[in-house]
Amino acid sequence: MKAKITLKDIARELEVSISTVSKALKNSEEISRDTKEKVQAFAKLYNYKPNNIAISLKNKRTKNIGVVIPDIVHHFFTTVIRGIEKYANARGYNVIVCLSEESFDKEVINMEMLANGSIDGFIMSLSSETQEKADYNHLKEVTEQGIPVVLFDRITHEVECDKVIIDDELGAYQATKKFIDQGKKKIALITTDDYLSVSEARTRGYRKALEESPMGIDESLILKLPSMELDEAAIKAFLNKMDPDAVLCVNEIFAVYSMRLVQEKGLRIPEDISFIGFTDGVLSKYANPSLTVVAQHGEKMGEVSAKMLIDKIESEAEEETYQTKILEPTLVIRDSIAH
Amino acid sequence: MKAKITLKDIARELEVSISTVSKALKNSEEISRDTKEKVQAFAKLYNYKPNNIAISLKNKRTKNIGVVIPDIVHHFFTTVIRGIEKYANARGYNVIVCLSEESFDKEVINMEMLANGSIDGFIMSLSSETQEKADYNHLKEVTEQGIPVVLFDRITHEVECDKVIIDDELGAYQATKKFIDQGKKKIALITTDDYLSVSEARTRGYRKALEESPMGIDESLILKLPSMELDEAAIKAFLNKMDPDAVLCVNEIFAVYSMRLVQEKGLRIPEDISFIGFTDGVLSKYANPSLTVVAQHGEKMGEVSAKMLIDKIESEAEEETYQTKILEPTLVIRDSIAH
DNA sequence: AAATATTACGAAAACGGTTTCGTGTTGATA
DNA sequence: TATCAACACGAAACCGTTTTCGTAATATTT
Repeated sequence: MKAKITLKDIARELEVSISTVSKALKNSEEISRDTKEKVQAFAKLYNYKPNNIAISLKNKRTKNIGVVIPDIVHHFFTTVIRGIEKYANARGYNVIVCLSEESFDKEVINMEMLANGSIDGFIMSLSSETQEKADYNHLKEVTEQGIPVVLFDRITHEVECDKVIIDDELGAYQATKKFIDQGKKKIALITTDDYLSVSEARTRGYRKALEESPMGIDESLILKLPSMELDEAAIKAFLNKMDPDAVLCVNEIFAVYSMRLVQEKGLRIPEDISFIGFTDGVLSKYANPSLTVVAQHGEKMGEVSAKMLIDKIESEAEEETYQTKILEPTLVIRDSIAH
Repeated sequence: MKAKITLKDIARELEVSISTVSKALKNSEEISRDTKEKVQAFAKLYNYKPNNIAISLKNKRTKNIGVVIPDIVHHFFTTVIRGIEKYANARGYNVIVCLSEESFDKEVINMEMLANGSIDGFIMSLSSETQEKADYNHLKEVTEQGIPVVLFDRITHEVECDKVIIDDELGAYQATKKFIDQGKKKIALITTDDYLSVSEARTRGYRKALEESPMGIDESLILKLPSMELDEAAIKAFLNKMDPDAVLCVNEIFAVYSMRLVQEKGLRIPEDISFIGFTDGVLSKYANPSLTVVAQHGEKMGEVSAKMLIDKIESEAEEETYQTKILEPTLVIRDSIAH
């Protein structure tokens, strides 16, 4: 086992000072040709690499960014992480991933852990519990310390920071409009409680489209589940009772499960009933029939978030100006609707 | 913006030395009641938290572990990360995730970045390119430096370190056996090239089960794709030509896609043809029909890997003893086979 | 009262780098 | 030959902690 070599080791071996070694390795003008060559050769031979921690301490820059998300076993978050990772890596940053598991406490603990010097900035999406409690003090504390934060997808307007969202309202509006244009008459929505910012926006888009149509809104066609957890019984009862001819779901799983239910009843998709979901995940693509979805472009979102964060980290300026980037969703047409 | 407070700041304000502050905060016996109370009160008031980087430099312990995996948009890896994250977090460690994207070079670069002090140990699964080239020098260098490494799932025996795998051979064996017991006569295998250690093991299990049966092996019933990428045309041609009555696939996607193909031809699942896949992901559960799979227990694997790594990190002993943990897969029976 | 023990604190080194500033040596200039 | 600039390098501070060791000032013992 050969331990890592340090500047001090090189200095001792070559009988020069640590400063000389440091400068020689940076090709400083101050150091003579001879010495530089000697030092660099020695360093290469023993595979010298500067210690990141020491550099971090000196520069007060870690080149790490903290990503705090509710869940990782979820296609959307997964694609966002990939976007963040790719972009951050290209700019020399590493990504520390922490999971809040939808818990407020875990979110707080994770942020506190990372905020003590481990990272240069945060990218995060709020846990449902945080959104429910509407307690954002942990975020405010971090921003007050001057640590940049970018919120994505599940955001709040109570914290001043950069934000990246997709236009969920527009996505739902377009999807609902699609149903209306196809002559659907009983357009249902399966969503969750409004404290989840995304569900709230999607519900708004659904309402807007129907309000603009001659049909108007039938509240009984809206099913609000308490969380993103699949509640099979509730969906089954709802579909049986309401018998819609089109269903918009706030995620893939609600949609795919609903499709199975109506298929078992002998309905044909999309002739008798059509479906549109949110999130362009692996499920939608391989479902039978394949599911039309509002794609959220998670990878793009991750990239944009990472770019905003790193730009802020590396900007000298003390500008206190924050932006909110709104990404446009796209409807990915598949076999669960007529086309 | 109130910046973080340091020991030095507290010392200056309270007109004591830095050492005294440090000791007072640790409740050292050396410091008087009075002073301790004063210091602790002040620290609490200004929300003092020690700087992680400084502590890391001092202790030569970062409390970070590096996870290098080929891909994150992949249910199995995602569950492993979750297992790692949960366990590591409970023991006070953070997880730095790096993606190799199946590229040898990226794997090397990521490891080098992290190996310079950023982490206390690695958990990784090899990229396909690495397995193809069979070049493991980057791993050997790291272990030679005394940095502990745990390999999981996609491993190599050429590197001395701890390993965690599931018994892929056993999983495939059991699945194939199941088909045989159900009286299937043309049992096909859709797999990938043998350089992927998991595919190789699964193919071995398939062969073993058939060799033990009166049927024996029919090489033309084995389709070897070049990678895990879904090659629709190849699978279609294969299924049309061979017309099997049971198919074992090395992943979910091959299986789900194959099921669609045969359904379109009018075959009934599982009566005419049965399917078993690998990886208990979201696809299997919601596919139509739902897919029987060999579950790999990714989360468990992550947990076990993290435990092995952290135990090694924290063990004083310089033992050079490595273990390989073999997890047992389980067959999750769903509607793609008779039951 | 002298010797010793205890208390309560500070100085300084260490972790591994970067960077500013000072200085001895050399060669060129006046 | 005295003066000065250029060259090449080293000393030391600094980043924020922890920890060892030394030491005044008290308290206790003989």
